[in-house]
Amino acid sequence: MSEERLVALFDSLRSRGERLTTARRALLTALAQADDHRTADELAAEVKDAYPAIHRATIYRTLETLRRLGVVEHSHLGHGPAVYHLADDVHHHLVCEDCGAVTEAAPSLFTGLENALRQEYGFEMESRHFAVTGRCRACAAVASGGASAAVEGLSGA
Amino acid sequence: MSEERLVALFDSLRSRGERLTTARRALLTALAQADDHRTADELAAEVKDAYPAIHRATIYRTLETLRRLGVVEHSHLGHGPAVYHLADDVHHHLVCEDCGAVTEAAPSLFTGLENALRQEYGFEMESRHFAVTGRCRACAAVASGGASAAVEGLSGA
DNA sequence: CTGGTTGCAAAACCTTTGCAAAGTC
DNA sequence: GACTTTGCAAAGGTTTTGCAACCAG
Repeated sequence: MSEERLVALFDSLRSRGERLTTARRALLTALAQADDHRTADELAAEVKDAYPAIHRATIYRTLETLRRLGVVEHSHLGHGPAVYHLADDVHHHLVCEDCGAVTEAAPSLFTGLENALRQEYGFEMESRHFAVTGRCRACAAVASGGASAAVEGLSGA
Repeated sequence: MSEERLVALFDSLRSRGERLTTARRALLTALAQADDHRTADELAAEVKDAYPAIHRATIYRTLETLRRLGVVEHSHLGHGPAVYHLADDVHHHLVCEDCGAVTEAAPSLFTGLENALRQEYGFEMESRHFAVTGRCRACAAVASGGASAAVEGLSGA
């Protein structure tokens, strides 16, 4: 599966006259093998197994190039480093601010908001770039049950 | 601007047995005067006028303390530094990734998504921390118009 | 007085950049 | 061979931390 996906990616770049360098091949391979997202640091470590010479700076520069080419995207899950994934892997992230758990959310849930923002403000929402923060089911239960009155906070002070 | 708002904030902290240090007073004053968000750096600069001794490290530590006390919040409006505001200052922002323009959005537009995430995942979305990135009307028009037609060619995979 | 806070400096952290060497087509 | 990309090192920007002096209550 990932083999064909990779070949398709390589062909796509080649057909656009883009160079297929070692770093690009290695990064795309690592990203295709990863089922979820990877930080630049994690990618550097994984790539280093096969190609020890590839430098962190190259990781960043190559990821940026691949982003410009529309092949790779990155998102911010909160504090900490950005995470990268192939652009065809479309999903949203729900990040719990209490326990850090990351849930993947279906894009369809966001279309209503996207349409509303487009209609109201002409704003084209790039909703996947930043994660949606909040509290996961478990932490929300703890918060509403115990000391901090999270529910009150929603109505403001 | 609102003297009363500040006094109420100070009283709130005092009544909880929290110390009212110079740094906290200065930061709360600066945040109350600011109509919108401030980065830690901007706050450091503004506070420095009245209290030149206050150090950047203190800015960060104090903001974190005030956050834990429920008085201050921060969010990430894009790449770059976080922005801080008083916790009772509730607003949604649409941030254009191309020109950096910030548009305020009606909170009611988000309730649909909030309900959907709660129902689907039990996830309590912190909509106040939800900086929506994308493209404003003007930049969206330019992008679809022609200049960056290359971006459209990302029919990846 | 006493414990929480601050100032300072230094580091941690993630990411970017200048330049020469290397690689790709 | 021409041009892009990489490796290296060093810096960039933001935020955190150890420790001693300091201050509010």
